[in-house]
Amino acid sequence: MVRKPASKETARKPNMREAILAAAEELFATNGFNAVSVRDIAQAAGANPGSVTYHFKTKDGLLLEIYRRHCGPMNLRRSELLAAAKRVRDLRDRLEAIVRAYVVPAFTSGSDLAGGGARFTRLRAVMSAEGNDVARRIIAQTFDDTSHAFIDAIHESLPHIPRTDIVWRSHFLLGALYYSLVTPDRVSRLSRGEADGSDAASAIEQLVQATVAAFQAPALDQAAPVRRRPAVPSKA
Amino acid sequence: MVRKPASKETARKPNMREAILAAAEELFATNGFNAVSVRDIAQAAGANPGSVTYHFKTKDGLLLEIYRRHCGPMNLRRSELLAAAKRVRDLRDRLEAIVRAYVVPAFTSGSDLAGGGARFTRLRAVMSAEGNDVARRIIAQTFDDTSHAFIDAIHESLPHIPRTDIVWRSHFLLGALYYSLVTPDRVSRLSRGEADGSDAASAIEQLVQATVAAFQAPALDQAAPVRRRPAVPSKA
DNA sequence: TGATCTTTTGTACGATAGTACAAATCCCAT
DNA sequence: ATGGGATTTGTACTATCGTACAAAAGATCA
Repeated sequence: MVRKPASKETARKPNMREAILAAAEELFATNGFNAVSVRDIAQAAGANPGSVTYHFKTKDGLLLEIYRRHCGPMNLRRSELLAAAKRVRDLRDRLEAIVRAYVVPAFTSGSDLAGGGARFTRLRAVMSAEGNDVARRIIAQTFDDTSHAFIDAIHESLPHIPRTDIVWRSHFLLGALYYSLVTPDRVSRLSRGEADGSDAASAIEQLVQATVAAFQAPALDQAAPVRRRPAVPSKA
Repeated sequence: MVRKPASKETARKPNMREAILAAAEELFATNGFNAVSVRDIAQAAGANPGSVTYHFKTKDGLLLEIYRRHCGPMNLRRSELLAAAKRVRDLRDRLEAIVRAYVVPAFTSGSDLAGGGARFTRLRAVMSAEGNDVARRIIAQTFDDTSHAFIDAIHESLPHIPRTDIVWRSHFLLGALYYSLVTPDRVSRLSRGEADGSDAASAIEQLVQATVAAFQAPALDQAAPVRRRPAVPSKA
């Protein structure tokens, strides 16, 4: 029952289980679920393929455990930040704080795990794109509560915007967030090297700034009738 | 050389090749590249597995052909709409027209192919998330030009915003666009049925409205120094 | 030290993957 | 109608997949 000294962090494989989890997380997040084989994961972790089966039974079980590892801490941190944000007096500042509370834990570590939450968030993005069943189940039962809490909080600081619009815009926020983690190189490329898409701090600030403005946009109902539809040629 | 009468559209399989392309597009877009087997595609198209090899040589070749089919028409349509948008006098209207020119072809058909461009855009989103190599190559050489054209156009109608910020925000736009096509059900769910995430018209209007506001947000450089950083508890 | 439990290794099995290829079939111009 | 290219079918091959399982190795405590 006594833990070994854990030496430093230099210990190569203090825990094979953790090594496998980390390797799987990285590989899944960059290549998707189906493109990565159990053997790939084992090799990246310096483990034996059979060892993966021993610790996680199935490949799905491995993915499930990755989610279990992160969901709790990340949502906890989000709750803390959200609670703090709701106490901000100024309405504009509060909105920004809420958005930040949503975004920051997704980029930085939502837990004590090395590599930070960015990798896990990217993994979620990829699983979502692939329509992964395990992920879908977990998301619906774990993240929807959090999402509702944020949507409600945002709605409170923007009472004149219909909830429907808030939902759409928060959906866009998550999409933008995901995509920033999936292909950060595209930002670097399109900015011709002037911006670094992999810089979390920049991504966060840009995302928060843009999103706050998006939330503050006038509601669709009241905006539409006033403005004329901009010219769009009929399609062939 | 004479085309057959094509009867109506009721002709079951006027062209096996097209049927395979359509089936592959649908399956790839919903399940990702690796999760779908050539046999799955053949079955969905009512074809023989060998027929896929005959028409497209390899699975990669099939994906490549899907891209070839859509990229041209979609980018052409975007160019047309962008050109029209640039002629809009009012600056705010012009920005909206530009954004619309970017968004609309991604949702509606960018070509004469059935099912519309939404399916292809969703496919691009999924391939991007999976880090698919074939897709990566095509995107870099086909879509970057278009993206630059849009970024430049937007920059012209928002000269006071640094190009870097425009790049980030257009990146967010694409992420939001992708995500809306990947998991439209999430919108329906979070809005408790009040919104229909799969309704292209709603998605477009919401996305355009939100994005225009995001582009119009003050630049980061000038915004940051004025505002205090909202309270964010130090992390554990 | 020796017994017992945990973890790792090595290997094997059935299923399915992508692709190749020959035979069968279809289609149209002659 | 018929010859010949285009297409479709059926099948087979090899590689790799996820997973199971027995044996080896390591750890723990009386």
